[in-house]
Amino acid sequence: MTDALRQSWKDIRDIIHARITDRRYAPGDKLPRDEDLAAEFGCARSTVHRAMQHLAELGLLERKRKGGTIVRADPIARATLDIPITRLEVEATGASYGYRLESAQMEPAPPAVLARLGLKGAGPMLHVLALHLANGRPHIFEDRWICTQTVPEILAVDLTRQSANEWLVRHRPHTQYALQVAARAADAALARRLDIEPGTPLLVMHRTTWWDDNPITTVRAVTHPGYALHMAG
Amino acid sequence: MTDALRQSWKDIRDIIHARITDRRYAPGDKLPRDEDLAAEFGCARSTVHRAMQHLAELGLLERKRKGGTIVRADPIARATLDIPITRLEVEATGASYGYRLESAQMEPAPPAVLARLGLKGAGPMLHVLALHLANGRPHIFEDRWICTQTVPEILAVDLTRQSANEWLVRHRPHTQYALQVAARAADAALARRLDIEPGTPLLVMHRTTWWDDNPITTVRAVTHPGYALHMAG
DNA sequence: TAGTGGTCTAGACCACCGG
DNA sequence: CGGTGGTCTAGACCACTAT
Repeated sequence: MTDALRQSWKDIRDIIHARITDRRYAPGDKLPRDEDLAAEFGCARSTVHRAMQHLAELGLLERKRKGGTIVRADPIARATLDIPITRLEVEATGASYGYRLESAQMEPAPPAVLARLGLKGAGPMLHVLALHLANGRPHIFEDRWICTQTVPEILAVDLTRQSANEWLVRHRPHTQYALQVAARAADAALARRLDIEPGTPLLVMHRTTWWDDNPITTVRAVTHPGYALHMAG
Repeated sequence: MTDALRQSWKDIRDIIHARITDRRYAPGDKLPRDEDLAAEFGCARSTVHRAMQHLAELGLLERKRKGGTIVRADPIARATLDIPITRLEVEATGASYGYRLESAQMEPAPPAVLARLGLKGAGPMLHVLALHLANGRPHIFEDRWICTQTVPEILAVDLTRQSANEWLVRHRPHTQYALQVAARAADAALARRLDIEPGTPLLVMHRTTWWDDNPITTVRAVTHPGYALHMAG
């Protein structure tokens, strides 16, 4: 390959992307083999491969061994949400962070919680209720269940000083997660905890994490009014 | 390298991941150079590189040329949201899809819309109000502005038959996006359009897309009560 | 400026799966 | 079974940036 023709995988990616956009490769179409494209562009196959990988991750292409590469008929837009430790999220806005543990005790988990964790039955788990504050005002209320079978170390942590959120993120990375986001009206208990009027619309997130099929924790995080998730890319 | 020692990049990734989890590589620590790790594992540097790339994308590592690889002090959890074409999203649930165009006309965009698009001033744009239905009931109401300067072809599309959502996704992929999700109470106008009580909590999404700094569209999508976003990985 | 990650190449073999 | 994408290797050069 002469240096003059050297192409980066991003160049290749953009060329393919453009051909999809302008229907030269239409939805459902089969693209040439990586090797043929490499020949066309005068680059190595691995460079084409990398570009294709990226477009496949974006949801524009579908790739199968032997089946070749196909333009997805129904493109999917993907957005990535970054979920920082709550304390850092608050401090990043310049606000002062506060944390108040309401309770932490071993309890049998209700069926809804077991279902979210993918368990049929289980012994008692650690149930934590806590409030995160920003500038002294309620920011996020969390109702969390922690599988002490998977994370026994949590029992030795002083949760009045460090949030379960922070400890878990720092000490128990996960391999799987599920996250649901919905809008709900504050009931009486939430209204009291967040110091707002009952009925106020709130963003509610259910987040569950696993390490190789072993459930770690599931949390219902209720944000204060006006909270918004931001995603960009 | 002997075949017996051949390792896949996923193996390497898992080893590094484990070392981060068990604090062998603690937050803030600098990892050995890729080349040294490659020597330790008995694989090619590119294999280590790939593993490290993955962990960096996950938010566990930070990599800089010359600066080396560092374990992030504040791990970030990342979640990916798939945003399908609304019609397909509805049909995937087994429901019948309906679509009703309320209006589509050229108008000067209000400041808030210009701000979301990153514009200071602009000529009139195409303003589209439309309702997506599932089984005949309101599903998502969208209030959309389309930059006819970037997407003039949209003016030739019959938006009573095909939603702007679907046409844009199929014909105008984007290179940049911004997405915000919040909870809001339905005002009178929304309540009428979604056939619900005013004050009902609703999930509201603001989504804006660009092609290389050229704004394509911005939409405020208001979902029916009970709608939830699902993310997993 | 030197050291580190980022990328490209050319070639090889493997794994999956459609015909 | 054969064809395609997926991966690994060994080596080279480039680009960024900490020192």
